[in-house]
Amino acid sequence: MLYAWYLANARDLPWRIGPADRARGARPDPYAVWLSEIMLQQTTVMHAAPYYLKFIQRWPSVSDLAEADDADVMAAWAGLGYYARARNLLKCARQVSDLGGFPDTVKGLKALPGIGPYTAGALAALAFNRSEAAIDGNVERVFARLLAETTPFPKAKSKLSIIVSSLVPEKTPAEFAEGLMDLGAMICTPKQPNCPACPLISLCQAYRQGDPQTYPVKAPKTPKPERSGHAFLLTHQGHLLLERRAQTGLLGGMLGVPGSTWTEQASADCEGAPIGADWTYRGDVRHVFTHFSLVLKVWQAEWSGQRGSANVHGEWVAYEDISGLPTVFFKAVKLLSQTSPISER
DNA sequence: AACCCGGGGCA
DNA sequence: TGCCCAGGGTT
Repeated sequence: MLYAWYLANARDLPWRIGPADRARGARPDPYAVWLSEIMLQQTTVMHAAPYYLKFIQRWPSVSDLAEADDADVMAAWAGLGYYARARNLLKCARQVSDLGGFPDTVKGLKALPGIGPYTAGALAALAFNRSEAAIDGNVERVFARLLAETTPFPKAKSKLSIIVSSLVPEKTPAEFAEGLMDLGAMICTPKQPNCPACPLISLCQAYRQGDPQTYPVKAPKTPKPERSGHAFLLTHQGHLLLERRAQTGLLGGMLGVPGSTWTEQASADCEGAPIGADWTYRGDVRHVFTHFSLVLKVWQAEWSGQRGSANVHGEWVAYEDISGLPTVFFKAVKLLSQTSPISER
């Protein structure tokens, strides 16, 4: 049932090969599958697709990516979020390049940076046609509904994983994986599932109960704390001071604007400024991270010293060359464009 | 097992 | 504007 639906309804995505070609034995480029799967972790197809096309054009093979400069890759990733993925992407590309290619088993794949149980299963099934399950959020939702699973997630994960793994077909694991993911993305959606169009409707216990959208059941979530801090836009003749953040921690390895630490209690005005200067308040920026929401007070000053001076550390970037900033800093820099034009991310 | 990591879509 | 979504790494 799922297989026939997949053949007729499979999404045509840039990193895929079509069901007809796959049935003839064609396999996608493991590099393309890997790149897409890393980008699709916590990210929608719609949002990841332009990034995928940009990456695959700029770095067409895993060895091209392995030889890329870290800063170029981080900048190209800017806006996708979860920047540890970009750091692991590079690490992984370099390991795979040294190995001479991707491992073709779940065990070998899972040993690589940035590849966990889901991505390992997806790559093994999609690129190497191994009989492995690729259990992502879509698949979990589909099965939580099929079985009307009342155990709240994430506790139900291991139980579902055993069931899904036992159902993977020997000959067509890729079609099974992509079929379930497409079903979850197109029909068995989180909010308003289109049950009448579902090929599995006769098997679905949640549908029989009349309340499919109440699954999967989730554990209650903890409230997000508030944090605040200051960001400093130090300008000098059409240039802005930016700094490379530490490799680990929040927004690690990304370019950012100087600032105070972000704390739960408001700090004094201009605390953490890169230099003493005549700072002008330019407004607030609000941004919500996974585990806290942030209010950033943005200050600006025109520097009177020389750009090459050792008094400040960081890099001076001309307004028109500013790119590769995480969204929170992009929002802050945008406050500057009220007086001077900054267009590109 | 619990916690650390963004950002976009949608009501 | 607030809520929802959701893999991997680290400890």
